[in-house]
Amino acid sequence: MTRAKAKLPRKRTVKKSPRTKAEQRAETLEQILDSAELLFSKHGLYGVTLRDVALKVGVHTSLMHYYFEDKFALFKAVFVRRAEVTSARRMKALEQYEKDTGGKPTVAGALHVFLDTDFDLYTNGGEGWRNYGAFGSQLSNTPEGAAMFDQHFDPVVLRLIGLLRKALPDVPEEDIFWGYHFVTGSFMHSLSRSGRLDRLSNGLCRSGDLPSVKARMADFMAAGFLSFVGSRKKSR
Amino acid sequence: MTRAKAKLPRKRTVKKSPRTKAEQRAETLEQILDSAELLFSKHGLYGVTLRDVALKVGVHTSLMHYYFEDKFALFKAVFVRRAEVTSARRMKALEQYEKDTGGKPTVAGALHVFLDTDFDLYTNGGEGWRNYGAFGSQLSNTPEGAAMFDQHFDPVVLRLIGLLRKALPDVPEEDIFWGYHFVTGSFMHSLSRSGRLDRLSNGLCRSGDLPSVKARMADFMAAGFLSFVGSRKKSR
DNA sequence: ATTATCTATAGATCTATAGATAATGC
DNA sequence: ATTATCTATAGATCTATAGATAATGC
Repeated sequence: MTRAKAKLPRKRTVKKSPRTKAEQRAETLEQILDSAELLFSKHGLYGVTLRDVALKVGVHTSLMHYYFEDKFALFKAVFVRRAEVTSARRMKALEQYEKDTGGKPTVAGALHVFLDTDFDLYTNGGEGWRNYGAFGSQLSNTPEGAAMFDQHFDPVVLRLIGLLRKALPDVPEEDIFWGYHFVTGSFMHSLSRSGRLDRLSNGLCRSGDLPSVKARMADFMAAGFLSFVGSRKKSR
Repeated sequence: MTRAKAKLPRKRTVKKSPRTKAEQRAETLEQILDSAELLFSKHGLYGVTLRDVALKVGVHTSLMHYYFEDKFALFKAVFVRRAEVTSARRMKALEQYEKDTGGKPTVAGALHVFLDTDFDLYTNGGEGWRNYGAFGSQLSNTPEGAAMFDQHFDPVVLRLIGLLRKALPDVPEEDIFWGYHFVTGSFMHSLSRSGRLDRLSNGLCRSGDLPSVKARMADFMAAGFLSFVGSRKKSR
């Protein structure tokens, strides 16, 4: 909620090392994306100004316009950069799992692959990935943010859905989708590391503790999916 | 993501009816809160200007400052107005449930009370409540937004946690908190009505269809909680 | 020569305040 | 008399562009 405050401008690490222009371009671009990612993850699209980003990188504001058409283009670039990485990783893991289980996937197995693969990435990928998780979690709960997910994440998600349907042949398709809806809500909330659980549990749990989430989430959700079997239309 | 666009200024419904000043004040305040709620729910705190709100209400911008100290005060007022209502309703429902079950709550029972009470409110409470749901869902995935929940929602949530602990005496307390973490993530995501599920499922499910969520969520999550029994430390 | 970065600045908002006016209340 | 609302405006950003300068590349 606090607006991004203009921090002391970090002097750029002007490497005098022999950098080719392509390298320099790539480095600067990455620095801009990293800084923007961090700031957007805390304050959202409108809570960050291009000046904030430039100041954080240590360059002039106008350079933002040299690399990006406008602010929203920068925002999208932040989104896309890692979306492609996680998406590809998960897709590969699901394909491998499908091969390994030879047409006999289980609910828990598919969910473990889908979730744990990403939890590992967000846990071990460094600060950038953690920022991206918080960044994405905000998007997932807004109409226009969620729309950005479609293009990059639908294919993997539908792949997961396919496995779940195979594992739950008697469960109506709607239920599978609703189950996924629950999963993604919990998953995104976990990536937000909002800090609320820390206070609520009086320090017993920390919302940023992704390994603890990973240890519980897939099986928890699997049990939810399995409860769909047969027991539909139980009115309360 | 699109910034709130300045819409054609709606002419105020200047009731010539005998309004007392207190009534007039209350009406204007409510109109301001309603408009702000809608706009904030779509664009977030920084995506909305006081001018946007004033224009929507049909009054001059400076009136915003007459009623509210600054923009953030307005934002908080939007949050608090309905937080108190839902919180009190849920608390009452949980107390009643506790009485009815005389110290023998069930996981599914407690979750049904906790979730369904609110789903009914958000379903039948009119447009204002739906906007508020979207508004709150954005907050829940940001550190500073989530902090706003503590004061108003901790008491009810801890009451639910108490019931769950009673229903699951052998489950470690951490697991109960993590389970709640999953529940609230899914719940908030549902209130966001992000539209993503609609496209993902190719129209089979609609993310704004709260009755369908209500019909599934409590039992789904209850199964998840029950899977904690005994089976902890199953390493994958 | 081309590309990366900076200087300078225009134009558009946005927030917030001071002070005027219009409407209700005793 | 008090309260609700408006007019006018200052001051602070913010975005975006034009044009200069500095550094690499052939």
